[in-house]
Amino acid sequence: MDISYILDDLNPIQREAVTEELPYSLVLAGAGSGKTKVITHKVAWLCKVKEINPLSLMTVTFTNKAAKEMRGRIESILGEQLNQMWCGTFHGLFHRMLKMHWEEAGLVKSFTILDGDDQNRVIKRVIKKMNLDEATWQPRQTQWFINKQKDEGRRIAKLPNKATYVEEKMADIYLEYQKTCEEEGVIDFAEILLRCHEMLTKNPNLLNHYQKRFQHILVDEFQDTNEIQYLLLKQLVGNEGQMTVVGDDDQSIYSWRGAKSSNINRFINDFKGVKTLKLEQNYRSTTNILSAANAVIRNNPERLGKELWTEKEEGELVKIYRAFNERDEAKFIVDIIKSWMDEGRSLSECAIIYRSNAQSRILEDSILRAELPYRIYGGVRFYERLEIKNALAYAKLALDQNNDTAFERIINVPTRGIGAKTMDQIREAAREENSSLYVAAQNFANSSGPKIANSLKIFFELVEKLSESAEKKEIEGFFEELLDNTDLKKFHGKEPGEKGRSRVENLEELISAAAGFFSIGEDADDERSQLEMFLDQASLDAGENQAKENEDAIQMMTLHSSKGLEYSVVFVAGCEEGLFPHKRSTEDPKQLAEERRLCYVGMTRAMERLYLTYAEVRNVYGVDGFSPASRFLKEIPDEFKYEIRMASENISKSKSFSPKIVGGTDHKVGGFALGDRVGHPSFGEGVILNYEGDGSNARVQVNFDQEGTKWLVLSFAKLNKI
DNA sequence: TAAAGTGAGGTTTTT
DNA sequence: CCTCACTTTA
Repeated sequence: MDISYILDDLNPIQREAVTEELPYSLVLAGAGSGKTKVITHKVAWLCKVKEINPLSLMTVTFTNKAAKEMRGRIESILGEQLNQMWCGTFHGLFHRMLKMHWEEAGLVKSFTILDGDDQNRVIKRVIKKMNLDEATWQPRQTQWFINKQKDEGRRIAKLPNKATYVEEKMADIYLEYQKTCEEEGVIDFAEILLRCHEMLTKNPNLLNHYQKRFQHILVDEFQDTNEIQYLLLKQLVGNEGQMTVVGDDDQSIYSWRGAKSSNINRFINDFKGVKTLKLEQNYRSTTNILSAANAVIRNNPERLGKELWTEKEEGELVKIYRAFNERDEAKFIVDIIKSWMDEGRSLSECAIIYRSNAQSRILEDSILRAELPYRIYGGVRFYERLEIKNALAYAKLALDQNNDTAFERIINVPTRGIGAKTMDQIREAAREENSSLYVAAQNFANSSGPKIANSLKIFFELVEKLSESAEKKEIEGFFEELLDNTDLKKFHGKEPGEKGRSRVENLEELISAAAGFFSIGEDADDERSQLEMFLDQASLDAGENQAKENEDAIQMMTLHSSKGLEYSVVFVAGCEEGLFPHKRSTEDPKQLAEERRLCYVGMTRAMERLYLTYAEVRNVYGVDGFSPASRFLKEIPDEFKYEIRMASENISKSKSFSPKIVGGTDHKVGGFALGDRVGHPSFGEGVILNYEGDGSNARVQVNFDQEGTKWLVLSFAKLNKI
């Protein structure tokens, strides 16, 4: 058989990784070194050469995006569509396993998934039920605490030796919360993995079945695995299975969420005879960019040791720009992108990456002003939107009236006169009767006043009607009916301004999302209805790619969400002490090292050009703050970087001045003289009165006819000589 | 009960 | 500065 297509475009080490015969292999793969390629080609190798059935493999990744990409690439290299292949995210795959073995897992058949927001609501309810004060027992912190316990595989919270009262109470809340989840038939994300691990431990036969079935497990981004994920993998591989893990300790940026890059070493110790390979050739970035990134990451202690190299050309220097403030920074970025466009390149090759989501606003503003299309990744995803979650809650309640989480969510949305007081009574009744809220409310309606009884009656009729059509109709028709009958569109539409309109749009979008739904990675004998699968998928995959993807647009995202992606031009904005590295990470060397890895991730996204920008003054929460440039900028040797600044000629002596940029940047500055009449796109016309500063401080004072005198940053204000 | 007004607090994020 | 949760008021 001709298998050359599997190996031909691999370098020797990649080839070795793919064809390795030993049962356990670890591939340490640097940024842009062909990590995904190794996994996909190894799958092809195993299937075509080793003749393993694709369904006997398990391929695990962390994000839906990565999983989708992985599946697509495997299918294209194998030349067949494999809907049932076990290729997906940890949560997706093990949820599938739980759905198939709900009984062994001790779950109800119709169990549903709680996302972070749902979980938060349940915790709030539990705190209230325990008569604790929300101000002291912050739900968010409690949620974090509970998830941490579960991620570590604990049913009972492990408390520090001298645990505080708060911590002890949180442990109690954890138990109570879990009880509530069991009663309501819901499981949170962490529970999916923990429950699966327990199920396999308790059922040796089942474990044995899966150990036999999965002959080879392949894991991407292994440095991001947490305790429970590691335990699950180890359990499934067993003694006979094989495992290939691919990871990069330098890109471990999720330790704050329980990820342990130490799992890499643990893997070597736990499994005997692990073959370790290092992929160090980078195929993405120019030499200068890579050298700069290497120089930064080199400052981290305790690295496994790996140094990327490339055969690519030297390329341009890494550009550093010092802006006056965040507005100037945004303007600079937009101007560079415009000149990139003038070179005939496309917007989708440009990415603006930042440390925190709060930074996106001001950048967005500038881009909007320049009338350029853009797309922001992250933030609130489609299925996490309030209005969408409300609609989905109706659907969940239609399928299962005992879903208290859904009931709580929409009993008064749109408002129907069931306020906090009535709800308290219903909750109380539910507790006494030991029934679901829905049933309690039905009984409550009989004993309450006519007004409440009536609105409850209308509500029950609505749910019953939806429940019927959930059985009869296709999901698209079901959601149409749902929206027609719930008044959700009207309710959300009356929110002021743009917000209301976009909520209605999203609700309408939900219908097309339902129409386009088809399930992947389910077993043929799955008895669940389309609607059930749709709702599960909505919880597991928050709908990142609901928005139009094909449009040529500037890409904006946080450093975290940029991992795994690459762009021709990359801007890392906000490279200031306190913001990046973040002030809450500068004390602890471990956290600082993670910030540095974050910087490494950001820099290595760039293929051709890399800009690192920072602002001398940044307005944070309405207050101007002054921060020095990020220490990471200083860690880049001078030979690889170039600081963009404007030099001025004749600045002090002559009346005419014309600052120019030294060196190879495309940032244009026009020449003006005092007394020139100029036009500005938003301020109108005016006369130049004064100028001050040199270097990047060159500014002009203009007396506008309408707006009065203003100081403008010469290089960024769009001034035209008239 | 619902809408308008006041005050704390505000990394990173996937599932 | 902006968002959210909570309080006051009609």
